[in-house]
Amino acid sequence: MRIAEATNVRTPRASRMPAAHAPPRVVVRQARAQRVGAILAAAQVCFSERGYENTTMAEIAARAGVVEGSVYKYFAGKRDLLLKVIETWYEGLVEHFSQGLAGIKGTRNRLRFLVWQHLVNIRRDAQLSRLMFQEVRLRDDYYQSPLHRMNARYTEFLLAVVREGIARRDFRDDLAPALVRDMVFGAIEHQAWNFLCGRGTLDVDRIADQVTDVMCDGLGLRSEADNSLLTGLRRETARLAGIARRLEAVEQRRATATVRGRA
Amino acid sequence: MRIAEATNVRTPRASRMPAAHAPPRVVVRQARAQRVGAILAAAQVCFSERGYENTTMAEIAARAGVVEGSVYKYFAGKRDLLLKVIETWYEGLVEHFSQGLAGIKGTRNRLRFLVWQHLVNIRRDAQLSRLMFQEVRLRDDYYQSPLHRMNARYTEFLLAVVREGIARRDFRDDLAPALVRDMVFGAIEHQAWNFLCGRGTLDVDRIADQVTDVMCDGLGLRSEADNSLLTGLRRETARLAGIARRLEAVEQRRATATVRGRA
DNA sequence: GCACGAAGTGAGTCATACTCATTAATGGAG
DNA sequence: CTCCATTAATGAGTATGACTCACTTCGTGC
Repeated sequence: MRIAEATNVRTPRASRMPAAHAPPRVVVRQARAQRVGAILAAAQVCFSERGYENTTMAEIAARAGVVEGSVYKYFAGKRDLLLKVIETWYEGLVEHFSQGLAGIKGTRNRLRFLVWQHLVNIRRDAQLSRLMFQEVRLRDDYYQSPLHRMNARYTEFLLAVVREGIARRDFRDDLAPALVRDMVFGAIEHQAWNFLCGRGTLDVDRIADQVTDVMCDGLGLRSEADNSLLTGLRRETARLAGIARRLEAVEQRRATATVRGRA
Repeated sequence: MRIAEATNVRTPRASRMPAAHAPPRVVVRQARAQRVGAILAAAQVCFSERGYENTTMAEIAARAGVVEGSVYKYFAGKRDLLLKVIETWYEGLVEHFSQGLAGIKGTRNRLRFLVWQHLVNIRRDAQLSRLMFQEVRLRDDYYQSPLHRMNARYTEFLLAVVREGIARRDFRDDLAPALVRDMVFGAIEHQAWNFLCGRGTLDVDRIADQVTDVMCDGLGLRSEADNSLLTGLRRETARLAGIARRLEAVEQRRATATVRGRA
């Protein structure tokens, strides 16, 4: 390359003329939407199977049945392609989240559902989750991308449940809801990462239970043990209060009798 | 390049002979340890200032005062260099952690210290933390690197405090300590990320307080409010129990009197 | 049937991590 | 001091892969 430039003999672009006896190209033209879909699907498979870094644009193009240059007609570059793949996936998640939550009552139950559903999402779409955590979320361009807005909508469900819990006096009001969100999602992601790296399974129900327990009790919902203790104390108190009332009535009568006897 | 190869005229390596009138090279030879140190320091600055991807090996070499090829005499590659930079940093952290913890008593205080210290570490070494989260921890080779062991030692302090808390009955025993660890570190890292991206500051004390509150209360330590409620109920119960005993004694006496009167 | 715009092409460019044949400083042996 | 083996240091060269662009080909409206 450098030698060719130095000698400067070659006429630029000359070799772009088709060879004299090249076999006739069979070019199949398709609608824009179809090509975009095919490329996105190919990219998703390649990125999922081999990771972002190890995937080449040539591989994606080959799998989509186009040539490398064509990919750049529809996508700004490799990274844009990745973001679009993740966006497409995320659209379904947000929709599904809001549907499931609609049928669940009670702060604790709603919180547990969100934790559980997030874990289920990660387990089902493990490779896409991995890409989201590893390649998308920590990069600078994420905050300018539509994905950031979509993720905000995704985590907004949890924030809403927390605020709802505070309003209903289920949760204490001296904690930032954003911190609660970060504890829940942070815990889930750390727990999920081993699974996403192909080491072990993901015990969705156990993790959902434990996260809900720690968060709720920490946020002011009392545990079963505390509840039964308090209930016991309250019942005992009520019983004794009844007895005390009777005692006071008895003492009242005796006092009256004494006064009358003296009179 | 390709044209040169195709024509195959060039004698390979011919151009590696020094130019006839090149200025005399002044090569300063140094001990291995010095060069390694200089390259590590240069790499740390470059990676911190411009990020891993945007840093070229040529930049690092230039800053270290060597030529690109020399870096490969001491380090296997760019990624090895990154891991060594982070390792060097981590060594100090682990030491500092264990010293601070030694002087602190009480499960809650010890937990709060670990949360606080971790936040302080992140704030102080923001760029290195960023590299650790973004480039190191999520890559496949991390688990085979010494850093993984060092990070295990770092998080082991928290696990130990949690196990200690369970043994002392400060914490409930039905939760996996690893989940507690993941909640704490997950929450801290999510909270820290905005700061690490250069948006806003990190309110170390507030976050440490809130994380400790949520975790401890969730783990079984009762809050002040709950404690006073329970204490109040217990005192009231004891008072009423005393009254009830007196009532029963009174009724006993009356019953005895009635029987005697009838007899 | 012709012109025009969009779909599609693939050789070429460029940046950069990494290699390796070669050079030369150093320090010990003769 | 001189020779020479060792090894620090060099920097031109290679490989790879993202991205470009001049050009071709197809379909459609007139």
